[in-house]
Amino acid sequence: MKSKLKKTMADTAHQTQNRIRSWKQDPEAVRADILREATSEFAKNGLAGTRVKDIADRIQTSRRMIFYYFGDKEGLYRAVLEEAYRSVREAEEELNLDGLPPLDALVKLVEFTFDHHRRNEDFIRLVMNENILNGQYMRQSSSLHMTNTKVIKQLSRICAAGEKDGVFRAGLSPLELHWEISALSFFNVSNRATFSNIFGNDLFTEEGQIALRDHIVDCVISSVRPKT
Amino acid sequence: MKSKLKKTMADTAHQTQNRIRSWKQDPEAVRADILREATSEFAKNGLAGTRVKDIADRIQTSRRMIFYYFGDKEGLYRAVLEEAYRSVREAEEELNLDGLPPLDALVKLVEFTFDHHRRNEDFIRLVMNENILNGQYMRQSSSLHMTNTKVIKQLSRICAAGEKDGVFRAGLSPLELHWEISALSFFNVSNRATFSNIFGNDLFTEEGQIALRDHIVDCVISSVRPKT
DNA sequence: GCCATAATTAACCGAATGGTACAATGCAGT
DNA sequence: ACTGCATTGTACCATTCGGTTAATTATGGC
Repeated sequence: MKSKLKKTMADTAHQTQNRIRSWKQDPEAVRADILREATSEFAKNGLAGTRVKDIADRIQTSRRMIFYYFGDKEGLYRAVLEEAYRSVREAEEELNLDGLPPLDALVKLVEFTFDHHRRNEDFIRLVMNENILNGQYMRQSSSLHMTNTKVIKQLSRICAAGEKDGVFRAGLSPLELHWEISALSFFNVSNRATFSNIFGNDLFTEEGQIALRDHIVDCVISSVRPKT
Repeated sequence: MKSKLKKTMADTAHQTQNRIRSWKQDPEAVRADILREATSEFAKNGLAGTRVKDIADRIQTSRRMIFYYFGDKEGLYRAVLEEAYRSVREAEEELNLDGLPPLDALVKLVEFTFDHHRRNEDFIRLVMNENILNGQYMRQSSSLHMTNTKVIKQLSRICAAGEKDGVFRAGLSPLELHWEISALSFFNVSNRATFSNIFGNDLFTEEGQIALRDHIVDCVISSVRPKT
């Protein structure tokens, strides 16, 4: 889309956009650049810790443009948050568990969540920051109100099927189960710094992470199996 | 200690100290006041989000005193962090699992950790913030280098005993087990805001929390039992 | 009482920061 | 080429914030 811009070849840098020399109008690219770099900065430093200047400096634009497109720093933060959640939700849509037996589906879901969190540290850090702010900004954002019930629905189906097959215990709470999976996957990224400072880095090497992933799969599976 | 100060009765406010009227020297109380309020502020707003002025305003002292006692903002933050960890470690010392059979010991440990995290939200938030800062300040602090291996040792004993009794599976990793317990207990506090925004508040009511606690005890126990 | 020192106050400072006013420039339609 | 609007550049501003200087007051030892 926006193919009307004739791409000048001197696409100097890593930037996605192609506004060069004196200057060329390319608002969408500017907006996208700002959003991308703002995501990175807010993830790194939090809302209060981020300098608007730093965001502008990293791309070929001025502070002025940031305020032009996003109003103020908080507006930018909200936009970053919305985009981050949107992008994650999009990734989650990709996961297809249809047709899998309950146990396999659950294993796949846990592994997916664990890996996905690991690969998206920026998102985790944004969420950490938003929690420090008591979730006040995501609460303001209407696009985040449509509660992400898809995972819950998936888990409900899995639980029901598993219970019917007798491989899961009865009376499981899909919400609690999701909470449990989230907690283990999230903490792995969010608390790596302090945990490894105190207890060493063993769990965070590549092998450590594989073992940990197996461990939490094991843990979740054990918790849904019928009591012996 | 420091009983030399004659306590004047007009102890006006909530403050622990008793420096009144014009002014009376009571450095230890001032230091303690600063530390207490700084803990609260840093926990609420993070390092970058906290204003030194706000800390000073909440107690009967000036910004100048904060710099006098703690050098700079980061020095204060470090002091807060050290004290917070010290205090938590102290609380952990209270937990006595001696003489309990392995399963009971583990249940008690999990319940203790869950409750303890719940009761110390400020500490959790400090740790969250420190993780956003990649643990750089705790790494600077020598008092946090003495790795808190006590929990690991306890868990090792419990695991060994449980395995010997045949109530635990063989080859458990105490470190992974601790990680698991921490993750579930920590996430419960750290991510309450975002989680309840998206999935509702059910898990965070008093009943919800009790159920959740039972759930994670269950989860941990299931994960250590011999495979069926 | 005197004196060195520790604790506290008051005033001040430079730099950084979020944000804005306004002019200049590109662009699309006619 | 003209016009109207969107976009970008430049310069500026008020305030906030971390931190400091220097004077002032208490305290404890003699």
